[in-house]
Amino acid sequence: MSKRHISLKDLANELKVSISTVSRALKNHPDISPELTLKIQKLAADWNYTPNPLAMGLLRQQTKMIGVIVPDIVTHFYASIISGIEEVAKQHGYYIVIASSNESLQKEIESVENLLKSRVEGFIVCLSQETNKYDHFEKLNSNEIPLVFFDRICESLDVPSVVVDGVEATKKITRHFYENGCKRIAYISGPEHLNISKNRKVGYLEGLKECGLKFDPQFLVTCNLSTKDATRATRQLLTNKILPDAIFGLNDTIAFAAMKEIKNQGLKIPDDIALVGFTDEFHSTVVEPSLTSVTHPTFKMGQEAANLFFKCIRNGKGFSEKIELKADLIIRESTLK
Amino acid sequence: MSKRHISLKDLANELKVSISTVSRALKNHPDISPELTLKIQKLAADWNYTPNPLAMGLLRQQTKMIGVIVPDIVTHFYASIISGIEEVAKQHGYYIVIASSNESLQKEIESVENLLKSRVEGFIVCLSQETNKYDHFEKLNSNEIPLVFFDRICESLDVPSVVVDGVEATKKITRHFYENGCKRIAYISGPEHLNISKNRKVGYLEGLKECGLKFDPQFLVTCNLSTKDATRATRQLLTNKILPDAIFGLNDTIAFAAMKEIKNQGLKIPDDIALVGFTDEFHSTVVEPSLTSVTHPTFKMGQEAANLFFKCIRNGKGFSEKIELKADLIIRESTLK
DNA sequence: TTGAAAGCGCTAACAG
DNA sequence: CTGTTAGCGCTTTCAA
Repeated sequence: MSKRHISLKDLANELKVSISTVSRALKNHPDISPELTLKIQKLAADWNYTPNPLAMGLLRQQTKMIGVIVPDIVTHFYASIISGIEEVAKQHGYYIVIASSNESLQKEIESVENLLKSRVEGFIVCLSQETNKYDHFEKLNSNEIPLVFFDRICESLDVPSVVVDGVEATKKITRHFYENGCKRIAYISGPEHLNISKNRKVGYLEGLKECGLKFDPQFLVTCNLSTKDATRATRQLLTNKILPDAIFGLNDTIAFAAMKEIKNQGLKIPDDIALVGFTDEFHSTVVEPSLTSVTHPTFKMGQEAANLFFKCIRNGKGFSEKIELKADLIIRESTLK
Repeated sequence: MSKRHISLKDLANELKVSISTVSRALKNHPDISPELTLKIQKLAADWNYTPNPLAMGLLRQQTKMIGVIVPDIVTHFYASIISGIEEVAKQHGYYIVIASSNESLQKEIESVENLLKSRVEGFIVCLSQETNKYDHFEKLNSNEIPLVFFDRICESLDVPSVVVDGVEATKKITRHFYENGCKRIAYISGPEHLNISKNRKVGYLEGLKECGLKFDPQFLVTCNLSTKDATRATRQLLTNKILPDAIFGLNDTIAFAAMKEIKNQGLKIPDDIALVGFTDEFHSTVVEPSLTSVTHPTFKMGQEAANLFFKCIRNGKGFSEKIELKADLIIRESTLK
């Protein structure tokens, strides 16, 4: 197929020196005479020599590949995180191999297996929504294979992670609603075992308390993270005897599904119901009304996750730094009554 | 770091046979006695042996990596295509390494260089909007390195490609506008050297002719593919002495920027101006009014591109199949006067 | 039926 | 200052 790449041997043959001499010259080893070094480096440059990463990898037993497992790849949220990871990885001369769990535990487990076969050096992972057992990650951990979680993390495992401060952010949301005159604040949450669901619920409850509002169970509904189920959950809220006057959704999918459903029912945002999402910048501004939301620092999250990964490689066993990023509440039309 | 993987040598030592025997047994070579074969395979399974891809790669000189270069990675359009590529690649035991050109020719060239250094076996590429010279791709081609283009292709290079039938799709749009009573149909195009700009312009002009409308140059504006410039282009259309009563935008970015700007100017969609985009499913439905659009078969496009890639590897030099996918016009609120 | 040896591209310890 | 050699994990002649 492609024309063979130049090897050290090619250079050595051409210059009638040994391979090791060439190897040394190319890394400016002091043992080699300046003239020879120069001559070799010139030829290497002319012939466009680049070291064969396969050979290096075999020698050092490292593939320079990081396995990245995300619930899906086509959402802006993950795409943006991935691009943050990618940027840092590239700086370190690493590649990322992306696998999508499709929100399925089974596929997540398979992805770990497959990536392991490919000899990735470690993993950066956001759990699937189904993931409620962690054997596949515990195995990595006990084999000292670097593992970093982001966003949806496994709390029972002491590994590095990057998350957003969901408690604080959700408190802010609740207060913001309250300050805009909302009294019946509803929350559409996700699967209960996920840290993001739990944290945001805590913030929701604390926020209510701070505002002197009583928690009403009928204003807390949960759904899995599909558009369909989010629509169902919204509908459920809207069939309450007492309608909520504010809703916030756990993530993009939920927020936009809720928006559509509220409109479908002929209700006005924000006049009838104010709406807040946990989303990214882009989507929040393109919808109408534009969506007040906690915008995730997605790109940064990806960068930090990758940074943790490399720290993990350097520091080895037991490293488990946790990073919590602040998320800003950006106020747009959907809450301005 | 991670616990060493099992090698053939480990198995051989354990069973007191030679490495080559183990190697043969694992691939059911008839030379090895059935009993030995079974014994070896059992141990391999027990010890969870998996061949080292680095070693195989070095031996066969293949990395099983495909370089994928896209203008950006966070757009749903590309993310979806990438996931189509990924699916097919995985079936063939290949990985994809994604590089983003960020719409910059310079970065595109660098990406080719870097991926080449990583010894990717070939490329699947969507040109950056700046790309108007093709040396970096011609070099690949003349070195017989597999190369496939999708969406934005290089027409002067005879390599396989997947595109959407832009002429046909744009004709449909124009006719659809006309049938809905629009007479002053405007088109916001992209950089003139891109095939997608050119094709869609052809369809636009032909469509006008078929409808018996005269082409008015003031209704054709171009922009680079940034939101900012798309906004400027829209504004330009809206300051014409004669306002258009229909606009279509080359792609997502343009369509949504146009939508925002039209609304900003206090004009109603579709009553004052009907709007159509070339976009994907998701975005078109989330905005208000929902956007009539030509929806790209993105996932399919990715799959086809990857299929072409593997055909290219099999067939070698000279293979240059071109695939043209049909895109459907999906009618939504933004054109229903 | 099995083993020994060479080689893929590279580095590094050891000799000269 | 430079060359020789062994070895990373694997396949594949060639020998036995």
